[in-house]
Amino acid sequence: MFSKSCEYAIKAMIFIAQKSKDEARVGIKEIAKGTDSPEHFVAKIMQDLSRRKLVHSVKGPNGGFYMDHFDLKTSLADIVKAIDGDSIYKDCVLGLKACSEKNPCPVHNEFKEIKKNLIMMIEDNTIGDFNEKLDSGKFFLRNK
Amino acid sequence: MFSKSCEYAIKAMIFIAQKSKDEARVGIKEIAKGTDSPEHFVAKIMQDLSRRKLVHSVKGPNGGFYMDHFDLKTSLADIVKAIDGDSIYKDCVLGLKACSEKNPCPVHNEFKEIKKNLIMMIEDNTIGDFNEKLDSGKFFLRNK
DNA sequence: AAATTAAAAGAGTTTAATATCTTTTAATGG
DNA sequence: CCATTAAAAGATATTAAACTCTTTTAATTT
Ligand code: FES
Ligand code: FES
Repeated sequence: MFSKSCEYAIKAMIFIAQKSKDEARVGIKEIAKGTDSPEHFVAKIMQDLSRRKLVHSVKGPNGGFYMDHFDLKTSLADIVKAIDGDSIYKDCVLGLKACSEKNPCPVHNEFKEIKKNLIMMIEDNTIGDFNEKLDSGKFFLRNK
Repeated sequence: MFSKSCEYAIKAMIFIAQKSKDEARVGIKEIAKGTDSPEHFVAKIMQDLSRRKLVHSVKGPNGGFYMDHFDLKTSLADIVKAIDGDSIYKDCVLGLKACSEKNPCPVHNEFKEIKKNLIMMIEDNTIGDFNEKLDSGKFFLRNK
């Protein structure tokens, strides 16, 4: 569904949002541990998200990543597009050069609704929406 | 969504089904051309599908791949499971070790419905179902 | 039986995703 | 301004997916 990079990105963003409630900065080690992700790899991904302004960072002592009130409005779709591009928007499920109504593959109509629901879902859910969920203690960013 | 192998597999199966209507055998070259897939690669995939009895083959002159009436009942899910395994059934969207109600990731509930619809769709649609669609001339296994 | 055909099998290559390690830059605190 | 901290950047390594090529096996046709 999503690439590993994208999975790490979403988990990291949700993790940072959670910790950013009280203006705290989150270090890359903490993110990696909190989301059970490879530290150096998720660091690379955070650099990318940071360059794209989906998250902010400060270097040096007491530095790390954080989100402001505006950043919490980032949707899952924003993250997916930043990391995986728009392939889930435009690619044909069977790999035709393009997905279109003009030249549809045999499963085009069957997948149309599913893709629409998927896209609606990731556009509607923002990073901030997950804060309460995690607070409730009924949802997790890692297991073990 | 699916691996490239799986895309080729589905297209190849639909293609063979179409040609099997009149007991014909379809060679690997024809499959590759008809589905715009790399010949040797799709050959490997067909070997796999053949070993798993989702399709039949005969060697030698006038040989090739074919499907009998029973094979047309193969669902898209059968092909997906044969090639990509059951990852779309059991994997967590965010890569947790397992997807479960006990230890759900933050997006578990949002994705549950989408995954359910996806699975229902691929279980309900059989290879035979696509014969008429292709006959209608309104659906394609390749473009250009 | 020999020649031919086409899939099966095996082995190898290329490419992209994933992951790790090292060096540099920027911020802070003493 | 020096030492420390932590992210940014760069470079390298590993793995798996995607793709290709060659040889073998099993049919058919003559
Ligand atoms: S053409 Fe294949 S999904 Fe639209
Ligand atoms: S736990 Fe993540 S999708 Fe179910």
